[in-house]
Amino acid sequence: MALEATDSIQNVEDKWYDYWMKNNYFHSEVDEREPYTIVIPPPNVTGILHMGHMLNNTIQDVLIRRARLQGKNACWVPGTDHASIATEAKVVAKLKEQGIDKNDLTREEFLKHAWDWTHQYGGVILEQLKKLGCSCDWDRTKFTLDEDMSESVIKTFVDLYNKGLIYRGYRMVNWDPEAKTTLSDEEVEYVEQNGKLYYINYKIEGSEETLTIATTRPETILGDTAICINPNDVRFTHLKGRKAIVPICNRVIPIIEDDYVDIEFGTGCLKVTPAHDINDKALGDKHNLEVIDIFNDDATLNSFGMHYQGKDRFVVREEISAELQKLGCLQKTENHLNKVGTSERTKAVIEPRLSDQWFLKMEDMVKPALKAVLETQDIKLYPKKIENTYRHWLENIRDWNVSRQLWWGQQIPAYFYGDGKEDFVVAETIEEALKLAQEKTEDRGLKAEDLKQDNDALDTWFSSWLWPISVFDGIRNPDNKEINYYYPTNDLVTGPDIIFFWVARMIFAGYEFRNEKPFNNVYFTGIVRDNQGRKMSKQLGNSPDALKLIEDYSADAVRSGMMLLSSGAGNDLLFDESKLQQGKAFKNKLINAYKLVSGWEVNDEIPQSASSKIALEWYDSKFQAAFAEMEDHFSKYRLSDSLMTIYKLIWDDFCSWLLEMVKPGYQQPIDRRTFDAIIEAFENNLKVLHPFMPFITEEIWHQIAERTTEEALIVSSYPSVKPINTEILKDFEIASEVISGIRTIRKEKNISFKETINLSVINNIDASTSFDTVIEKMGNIESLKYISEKMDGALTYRVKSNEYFIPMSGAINVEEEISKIKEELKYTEGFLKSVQGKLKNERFVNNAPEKVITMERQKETDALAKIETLKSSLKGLL
RNA sequence: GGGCAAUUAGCUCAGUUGGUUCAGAGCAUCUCGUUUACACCGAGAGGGUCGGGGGUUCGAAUCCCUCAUUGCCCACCA
Repeated sequence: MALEATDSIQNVEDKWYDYWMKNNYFHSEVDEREPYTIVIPPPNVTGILHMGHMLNNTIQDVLIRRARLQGKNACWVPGTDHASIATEAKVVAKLKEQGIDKNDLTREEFLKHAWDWTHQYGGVILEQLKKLGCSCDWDRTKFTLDEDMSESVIKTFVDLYNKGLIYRGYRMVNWDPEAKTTLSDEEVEYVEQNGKLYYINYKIEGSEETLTIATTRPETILGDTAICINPNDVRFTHLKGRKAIVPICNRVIPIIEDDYVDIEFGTGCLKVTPAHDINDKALGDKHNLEVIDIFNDDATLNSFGMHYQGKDRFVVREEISAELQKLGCLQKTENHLNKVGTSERTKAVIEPRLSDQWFLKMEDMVKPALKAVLETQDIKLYPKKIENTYRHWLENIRDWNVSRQLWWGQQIPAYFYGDGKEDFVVAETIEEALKLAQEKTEDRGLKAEDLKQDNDALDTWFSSWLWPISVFDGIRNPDNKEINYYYPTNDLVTGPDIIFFWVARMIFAGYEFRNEKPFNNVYFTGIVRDNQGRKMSKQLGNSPDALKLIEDYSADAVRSGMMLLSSGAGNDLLFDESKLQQGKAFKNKLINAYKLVSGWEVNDEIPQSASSKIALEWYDSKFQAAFAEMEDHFSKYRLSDSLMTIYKLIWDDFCSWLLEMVKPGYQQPIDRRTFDAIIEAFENNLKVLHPFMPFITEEIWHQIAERTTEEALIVSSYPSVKPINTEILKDFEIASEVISGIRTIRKEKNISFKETINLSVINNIDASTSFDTVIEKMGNIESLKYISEKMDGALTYRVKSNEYFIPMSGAINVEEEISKIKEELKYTEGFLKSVQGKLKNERFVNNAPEKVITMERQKETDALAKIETLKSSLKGLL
């Protein structure tokens, strides 16, 4: 039963996915084979498949399927991430729609809603990956909030705390007033915004003099606790030791001196608000200033905001500026472009805020991570240039704020038993915590009810940094056979946007908890953009529906189209649907090639023709050469080049040349030997193409022959490597040029292919005759003759300095022939001149390597021979 | 403000240590062709002073300097 190009894509693809699943090919168990492991970058549990996922996961599947064909024990661990802040925000929004306020719920009630949501939408994205053909080991599917995963997270927290690496600190953190949580530095995005610079006059106590201070945030003056000047600034010398009065609240604040202040910038003096600016905090600490926090946790003003209490900071900014104006304290405002920190998730403007948070010390953790990437190259990053970014971040890293004021995540295992700063213990369970607390307080009467667990949850990345270890239970059972076998994993495929969030931290965790790297190679994909180079976004509406594309073009076409589109690692991909069309056309080409071959009638009696024999020998070497090239591309993670090599091999060499060369005449049978060899070649093509286009290759594989489940393509093996006969490749080069020459003449002279012609050749270069039968067949040559004298009344062309003649009765336009030859002659003479110029140059001959000079001499000889040929042809015509 | 990278055909990109992979590929364009797998096709063709300028060298897309443009990352200048 032949496969039609019009067969339902979905049917065929679903059929084979089911077949693979049913036969458990994706599943991996520890065995003697070499492991090849990839852990998926876990997508957000409530996410849906987008173009970035398609690219990313196609790459991973290509790598995994290739490893499987190479005979390795391929294991691709799938899973999802609880994505604390994003998911919690979604749940809060949904509850709000239902008229429920998160603040009215208990932690348990809220978590129930969150779990309901997760169960409803969770894993949809994994189902979508199946449509794409991803051969993940679904039995190993993990979720970062699975019980065992959470246990691992808690265990590492306690471990790090006990090692003194985790501490609790009252620090300036990034506060997201919308999500009402802190964020790590990496979660803050600086966005350019047009704002204003407000020049505000502060009165000097006991005088009529004023000081002008510039600020972008006038509302914070209510939290001012000092004015700072540079001690070397002569303009302000007279103010040393004086005090200033904050407008509106009339607070009297000291004028302090610090050379932190840039004399050149702004007005040369600075207001100090230790509660709301990281630098001011440092100044405040240094000069022992009061700290006045004027905000509530939703960034409305608190009681320090006086009559602005309860109003939002941006509303206050407008109103306070008006009030200052009225009071005559606002000297002027200027437009000012600055970068404002915003929350990566909620887009809310970040408020620097002082609070108690948990931090992880980074200083020692970065050391092995730097060494592994930059010194020993134990871990390789692709593209290499990203190492600069990696180095810079690691060398300037600050401690990691791991606590979040969220409920959706692992609750911090710290238990408080009193109000003092140190009145807490850290333990995996409340029982242990109780014991520790009793020891610490020497109070045996302390009860479990007296302990109150920290309300905060851990940063999502504090669980995903363990991913390559925890999916194999390597934290709880550090010596289990799975972790020992699968870890370190081989390749990680991810986006450059999470190099700090995730990739670097996994490296920290690897060395910290297993004393070993988590992976050997990291392949950074680019960003998928539209064909104008814009990011995909909802607003622009330029983000195609990934599943719709699979429906329209087939997964094979989408996969191969995307892979053809992408260039090397790290480069952005400009998505264009026409590329999917190309993928679809390629798939169709393959189907049609099989249709041709499967339609041949095989005859065991007839002998193999000479042309088929040599054609097959040639393809053997051609295939091997392409295979080697493809493998070389893979070794450099140049997947698109690898696919392009296969594309050209199949389309040009296999279909356009080989199949045409061995194709039997109309309604003629084909000999057994040739047919079998063609099938074998076809099978090898399918093998190397399988990682890119798994469905259609498996389909054809099974159409070629009945196969047992052990013989499925997905679990077959890569073609064996055979030596390449470079001689035959060269001979074919010439033969194909000879054939091209015939085609050109046929076209120029309007000679139909059906019409046979005669070809005579003066074999000046002593070219191999092994492809003569092929030339005859492909050129529809009646007879191919070797001659030594020029032929009159014939069309001619040359390949190198061989001369070819096609006799034409009366159809020769001598003028045309002459001008053609003259042109060729002119070019060749010019070429010769430049070569001889080089050879005459003594400095070239003395300095250039022997090899280069020999080549130049060869060029000279060839050119001279060709000129000779051309001149004598010309003489014959004149 | 600092750092990194890029600039090669209409588009997307290859081009490893300077010289036979040196000016290439795919797509797009143009011409011709319904030959018994495929018009989602076949056969052919055109198209680039390798961003500008300077330098090193016998020789530069490749090395150096400089300018221009673009992109990315980082940074607390009020």
